[in-house]
Amino acid sequence: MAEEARKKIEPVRSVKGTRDLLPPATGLWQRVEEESRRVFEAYNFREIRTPVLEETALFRRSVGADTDIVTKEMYTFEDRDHESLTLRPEATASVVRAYIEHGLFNDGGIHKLYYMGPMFRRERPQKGRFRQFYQIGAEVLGSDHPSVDVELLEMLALLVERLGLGNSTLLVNSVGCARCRPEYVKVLKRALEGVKSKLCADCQRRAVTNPLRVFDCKVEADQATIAGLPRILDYLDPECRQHFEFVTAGLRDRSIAYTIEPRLVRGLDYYTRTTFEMTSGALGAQNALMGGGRYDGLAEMLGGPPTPGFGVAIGEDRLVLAVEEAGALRAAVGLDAYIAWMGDGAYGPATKLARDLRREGLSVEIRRPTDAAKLKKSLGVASKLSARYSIIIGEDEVAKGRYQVKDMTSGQQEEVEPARLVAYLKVRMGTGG
RNA sequence: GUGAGCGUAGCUCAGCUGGUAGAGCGCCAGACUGUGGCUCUGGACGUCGCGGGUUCGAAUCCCGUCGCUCACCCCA
Repeated sequence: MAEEARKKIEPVRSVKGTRDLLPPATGLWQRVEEESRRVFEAYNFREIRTPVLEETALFRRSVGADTDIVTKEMYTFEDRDHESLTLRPEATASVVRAYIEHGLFNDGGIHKLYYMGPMFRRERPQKGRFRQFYQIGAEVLGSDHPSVDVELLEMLALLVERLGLGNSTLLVNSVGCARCRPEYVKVLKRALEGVKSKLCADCQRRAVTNPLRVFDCKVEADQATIAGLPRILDYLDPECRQHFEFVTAGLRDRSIAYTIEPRLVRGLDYYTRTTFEMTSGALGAQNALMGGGRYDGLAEMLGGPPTPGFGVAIGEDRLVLAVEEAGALRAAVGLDAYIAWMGDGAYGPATKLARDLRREGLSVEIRRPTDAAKLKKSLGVASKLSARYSIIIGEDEVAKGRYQVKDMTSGQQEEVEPARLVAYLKVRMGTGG
């Protein structure tokens, strides 16, 4: 009765667009995160952790009230006290909020912060795009100098190199500032009026609602027309132009390959001047590995003191995808030792050995009793777990005071006294890797 | 939000124009009662996503529904 009833229960599954990351895949994620931390810390970035939940207003004011993210992609709900809360769709706004909230501007100088964690956007999932996705980001607050931009781009180039992603392309552009961009948008709108009839339906719509977006069009037939549109780089004011030239010169100076992409227009309202994106060929339609730019007006938009900023958001899901594709990074695998024991008399010594090895930081597995006839089974388990060594402890070994240590790669076996075992294994672990 | 493709064993998939399911891998056991990876033999495992319809008969055809995937949109 109860059995039959149970069969009908639909198992609960993960929510659409969210996923479980299981071992061994998580090993690769850990490697990517480790490498990121190492590189960031080398550039003197320090970690900041902000809440996943924020007041909705934060994103409306920063990301932009009529961007796609805010109008249709946020997970927003009313809390019990009627406050509107949102699961963060990105983290730059949170970092700047924290910067203001804790008065970090009071100690002068610049702040270099990095973060990693889940973000949420309610989009239709596809390759490299999820409703809960992970970003690794870095932000520099407090300097409007273009050397900041160059340094961060240099850091990203190093990260990409460390991850074995040689085939990435860096695209850079400038979207001007609050003074010169509106001028350009006017010019662009006028130009679009003239050629509107030649463009696809989507572009005709964009020409009115968000002219900069026309540059994202992928319709082949539109490309010639789009190529003929005025470019923002030709409309930058002198300060913005100088800033951009400093950045590109800095990249050349460091031999960092880049392509100027006048069509690169970031989708968030807060960007000013430098914008960039790094793409990877291995990703499908969602090929942006990371993107970012300068946001000199953001702190003010959030009610803080004028504070220039520059940052990047890396799509970790995509980064991991690309790293898998490239195959250059291997996750740490396997087990250092498997303890195959048999016979009641071996139980005590075997568990004690396991404890000692584990206290030394070795990765050790020990399982239920196996009867002496099934040693082969234990070794089979050791093999399946990719153990580097198996330690065989039967009653013979206990009596003799020496355990059998089997190197699972070579098949070689040696007798080792329990007291020497930790040292024996540590020496071999150290050199073997 | 829109479009397309796909849902068959734990996994990857086969199953032609309808005759009530198969392979490989994995798993378990044995060959080999103290030595893994190889080989051989045997074994367990399926509401053919779900609901309805057509039919003597549906994994197969039709409708609906749910899910997944990819693409558009947009972005990381």
